[in-house]
Amino acid sequence: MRVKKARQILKSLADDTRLRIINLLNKQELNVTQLCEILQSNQSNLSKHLARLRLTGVVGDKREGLNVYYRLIKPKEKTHKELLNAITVGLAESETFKQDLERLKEVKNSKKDKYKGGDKR
Amino acid sequence: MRVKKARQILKSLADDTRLRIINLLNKQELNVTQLCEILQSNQSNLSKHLARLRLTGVVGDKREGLNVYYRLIKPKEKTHKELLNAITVGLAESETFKQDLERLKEVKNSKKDKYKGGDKR
DNA sequence: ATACTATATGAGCATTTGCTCATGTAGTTA
DNA sequence: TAACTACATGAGCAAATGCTCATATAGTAT
Repeated sequence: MRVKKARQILKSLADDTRLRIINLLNKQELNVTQLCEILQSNQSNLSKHLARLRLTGVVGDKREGLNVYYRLIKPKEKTHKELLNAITVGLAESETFKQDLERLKEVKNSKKDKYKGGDKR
Repeated sequence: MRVKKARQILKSLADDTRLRIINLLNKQELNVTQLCEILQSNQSNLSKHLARLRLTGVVGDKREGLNVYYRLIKPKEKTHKELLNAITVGLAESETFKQDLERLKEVKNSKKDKYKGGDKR
């Protein structure tokens, strides 16, 4: 892990909203609208957080029709991998972040995409 | 690891100067003056960085006469431990941070405390 | 006591960060 | 084509951050 990179990754992780995003993406990939519903935040805000995570290589995205799905990127470097692993495991144990995972289930069950392709996975 | 705590720790780690401090303290405890020499920064700046690391429980301090020695605190929680371990190992592999360790050696060899107790370790 | 050294902390400032509101862009449906 | 949905991004602002300079505090030596 190069150093500048290390600090950038750490900074991109050191925010509540982005930690919550990572916690969710650790379970499955999600699009911006779904994240908005789960995190009860607005699209602009989350888009910017996602952009930041994308720039530091923590998440990747792929467009499918209107939706852009974000996912955690599997780190190649051992250090980066251990760092991310420590964080995701640590978060999963916390109450607030468990609640987000509950909301993730709800959103998955209730929500249908209106456009071509229907409900993703 | 509680969540608020997690973010605070991450924020306290997400800074170049503080990463360099952690890299050094990972080798041995050091006082502020020594850190100033190694990092070529001023006392006020480093004191504040150290205060921040102390508040988040990443480092501990003990006064010995005029000097205050800082050390890394051994994390009790598994997650916190893995996080810190990933970081310290990652840093040690980087060129910039290796240079700091070189300077640490120099300072250790050249420097004598002027006051009671003499050179610490 | 005074003078000195090591560290902590307040004030001020420029930069960064996180948010909201508004607008721009990409893709879909009709 | 126009209308619509999903997402990205610029502008503006308040708060946090990191730095420097100056001052305060704690301990030592005389």
